Amino acid sequence: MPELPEVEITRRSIEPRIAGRTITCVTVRDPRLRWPVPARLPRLLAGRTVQRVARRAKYLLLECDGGTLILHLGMSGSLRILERQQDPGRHDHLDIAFGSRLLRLRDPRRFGSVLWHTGGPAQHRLLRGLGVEPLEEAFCGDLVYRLTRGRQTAIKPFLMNQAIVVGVGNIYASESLFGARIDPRTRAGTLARTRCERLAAAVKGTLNRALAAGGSTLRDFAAADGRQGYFQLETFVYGRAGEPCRVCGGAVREIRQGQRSTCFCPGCQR
DNA sequence: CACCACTCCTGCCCGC
DNA sequence: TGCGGGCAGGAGTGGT
Repeated sequence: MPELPEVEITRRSIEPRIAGRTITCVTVRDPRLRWPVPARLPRLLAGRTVQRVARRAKYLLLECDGGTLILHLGMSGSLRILERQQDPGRHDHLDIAFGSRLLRLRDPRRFGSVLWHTGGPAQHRLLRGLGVEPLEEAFCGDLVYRLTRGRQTAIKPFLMNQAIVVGVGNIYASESLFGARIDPRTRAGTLARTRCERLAAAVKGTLNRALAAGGSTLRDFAAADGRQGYFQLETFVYGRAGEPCRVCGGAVREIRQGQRSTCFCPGCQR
C-alpha cells in the first residue's frame, strides 16, 4: 500500500540508478494492470534516455526524451533495481532494461498502471485534476481552512480526496487526524482555523516521519519493495482497533467511512 | 458541483 | 491440512 512517502522513497532510490541511462529493452510479461500496458510499449521506449524521475502525488514520472512513462504502484506495486538478470517471480510483470541493469515492476494485485504520455506530464488527464502536494509550502493551515469551507463531507474522506490533497491514503489519513486530535467524522467545513493549522502540521509531520523511517532503509532499497520503510512506522491508531491508545490508554475505535476503515481514539480526538 | 457507491485483484486470515 | 469466505485498499468511473 504505497502512499506518498513510499512512492517518494522509491523515486529517490531509483532515480540515481536510471537517470541519464538509455533504455535498451522492455519486457512485458503480463500487460493486465489497471489499464492494459500498451503492446507497443517496448517499441515506444527502446532507445530513449531517462532524464529524471519525478513524482506527482503517487505517480512516478520517468521523464524521457520525447515523453514520460507514468507509473502508479496501486495497492501492491513495487519497483526494484537489479544489476543483472534474475528469474522473474510470478508477479514481476514488467522489466525495463538499461544494458544489464533492470528496473523491475512487481504488482501482485495489479492495481498499478503503466502509461506512456507524450507532452507535458502535468497535462495528462490523470494528473491534471490533482490537488496540492502536502509537503510543499503551499499546503498550510490557511489553505486547509480555505479548502474546507462549505464542505459537508467528513474530514477523513476529505483528506483522502486526491483532487484536494494528494498522497494521503487511508493509513496516514487516520494517523494525521490522530496527530491533530480531530475526530475523523467532523464535517470539514466546520473546522476552526486553529484546527486547520494543527491538521496541516500533523499531515506534514506524519508524512515526514514516514519518509525518515523509509529513508533509513534507503541503502538496501536496491532490493526494496515499498513495504520496508512502511511497516517500520509504529502507528498510533491505524490497525489498532480495540487496543489502548498510546496517549490516553482508552480503546481505539474502528468505524467505516466511504467504504474505508477509519481508526481513531474517541478520547483524544474531538 | 458535491458526494457516494461500485469496481478492479490477490494475499492473508479466519473458521470449519 | 485444505478450502471457502470475507476483507483490505487507490482511485477512476458513473450514478444521484
